[in-house]
Amino acid sequence: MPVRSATKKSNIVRVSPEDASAVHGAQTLVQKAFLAVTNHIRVEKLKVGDRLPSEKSFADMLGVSRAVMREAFGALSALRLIDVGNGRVPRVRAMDGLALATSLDHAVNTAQITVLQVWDVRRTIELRTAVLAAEHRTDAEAEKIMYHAKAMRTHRKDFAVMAQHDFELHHAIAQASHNILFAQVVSSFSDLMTVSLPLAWATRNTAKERTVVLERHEAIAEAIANKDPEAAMLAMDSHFDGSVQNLLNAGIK
Amino acid sequence: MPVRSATKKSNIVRVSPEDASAVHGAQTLVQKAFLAVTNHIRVEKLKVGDRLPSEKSFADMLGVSRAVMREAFGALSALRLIDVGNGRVPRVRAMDGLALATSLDHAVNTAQITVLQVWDVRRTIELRTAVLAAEHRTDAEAEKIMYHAKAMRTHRKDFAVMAQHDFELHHAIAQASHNILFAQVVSSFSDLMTVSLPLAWATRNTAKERTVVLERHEAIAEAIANKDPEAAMLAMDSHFDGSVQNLLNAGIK
DNA sequence: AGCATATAACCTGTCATACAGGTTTGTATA
DNA sequence: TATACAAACCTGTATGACAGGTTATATGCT
Repeated sequence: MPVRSATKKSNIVRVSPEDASAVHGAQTLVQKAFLAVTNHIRVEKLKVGDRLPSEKSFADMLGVSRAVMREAFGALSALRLIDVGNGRVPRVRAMDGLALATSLDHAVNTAQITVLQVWDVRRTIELRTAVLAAEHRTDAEAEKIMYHAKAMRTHRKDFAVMAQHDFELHHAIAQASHNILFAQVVSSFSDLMTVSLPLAWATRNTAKERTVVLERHEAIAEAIANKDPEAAMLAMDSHFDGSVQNLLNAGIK
Repeated sequence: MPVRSATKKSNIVRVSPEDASAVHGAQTLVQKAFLAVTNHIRVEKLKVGDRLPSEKSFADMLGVSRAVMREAFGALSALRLIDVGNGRVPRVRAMDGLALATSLDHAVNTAQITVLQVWDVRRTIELRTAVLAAEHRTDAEAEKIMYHAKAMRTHRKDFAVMAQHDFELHHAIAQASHNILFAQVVSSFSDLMTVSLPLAWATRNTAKERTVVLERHEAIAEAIANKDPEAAMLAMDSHFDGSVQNLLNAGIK
């Protein structure tokens, strides 16, 4: 659905794999409708929560059937650009990590990328979010991060609860970066974490090994509380060293 | 469309903004159909290019109308998970950066994030791809990178051509990282580059300023050719320092 | 047997119509 | 002013029909 719009197809060629619609010919009406909506959002300078015209209104304006418009809205919704629901007016949606999460999940399932490759990207991102959090966190954010780190230790006998705090710790750090793009990217890893975390945890056979994991999380929180970007980065890096090792031990590629 | 599937809704709660369908109730048939397709891909262990059942087949199997299935396929296509087209059988698609690019474009247009924030994420990613390229590049890849860097200088009087090589240089570096997720993420920045590159370039008023830009690109290529990860990272960092400054000079936030 | 062509089967894209059911807005009343 | 109800609006689903492109199979020729 997302296609290269005519207005953007300057002599600068996009450096991604060839676009299927370019290879196979004209844009479908659905694709055109999709662009009409995104153009509307841009031209009207709409913000999150602002109303959009309904399916029917757009269909009338564009001279297409309602079915075409529905499909365009469906695609926009799939990409989380708009929010639609039975009986409700369509609105501009806040970005969330779900589109990227879905892509990642699919890419891993179809053997395009490995979990370890995702983890390399994840490490790259999260080292940076740790640094930014140490530089930009509010006191409340630092406390929240520390709370989740300690809660992991408190609940280490209950994997599900501990894992929840693990998630929330990473998320809180990304939020404390004060760049929501980082936060959404980090959020997009959570599906894969849901699958790999239990496997990795199962490879930590001794209380000592498990304690090291907890200590690493606490060290990250400590560095952020201390506003020490360097320490935060090193602590997060150590955490990922361990995490990747556990994945390898679990046979995850 | 992408929704939390029932099988994944363990007691581990996803740490992203609340899912609209969870707030508003049951999944639509389209959402269910979407998941049926993604499940099919996973269970059958399909790979890129493998055939999928047609709209009609899925509709029959799932007991839904073809219209529902069309919408589900449309959503899957929007996210680049499958490839569909008039007369052709549906197939599993290779990930490309287009879904993420669309998200980024939308987020910037709706003032959710700023171009500078995207550039911070971009810098984070591209410092890492420079390092990986220095470590993992093939000779052919190193030559390609150098070719594009030199071509930028050769064509500095023709902005469009120079910018094309600029794009391709960044893309080639990401490809040389040998982690396609990095490559796709880098690819997803190209739309925003299309818009911001001319603006930034226009702020470089003297031949000297423009030469510095070219030298920075060449320095990156040199470091990668020399298999020097540290130099590659520093060179890319300098490049971004200049790039961000140019954006600021251009009044881009 | 190999190649070219025609045909059949298959597939997506679009439109129109109808109905179900939920949400939001406007109006009337206490 | 607050509440209740009705009207208007909106999405979700189904069905049937037609247009037109792609792919697989059958047939004919060398």
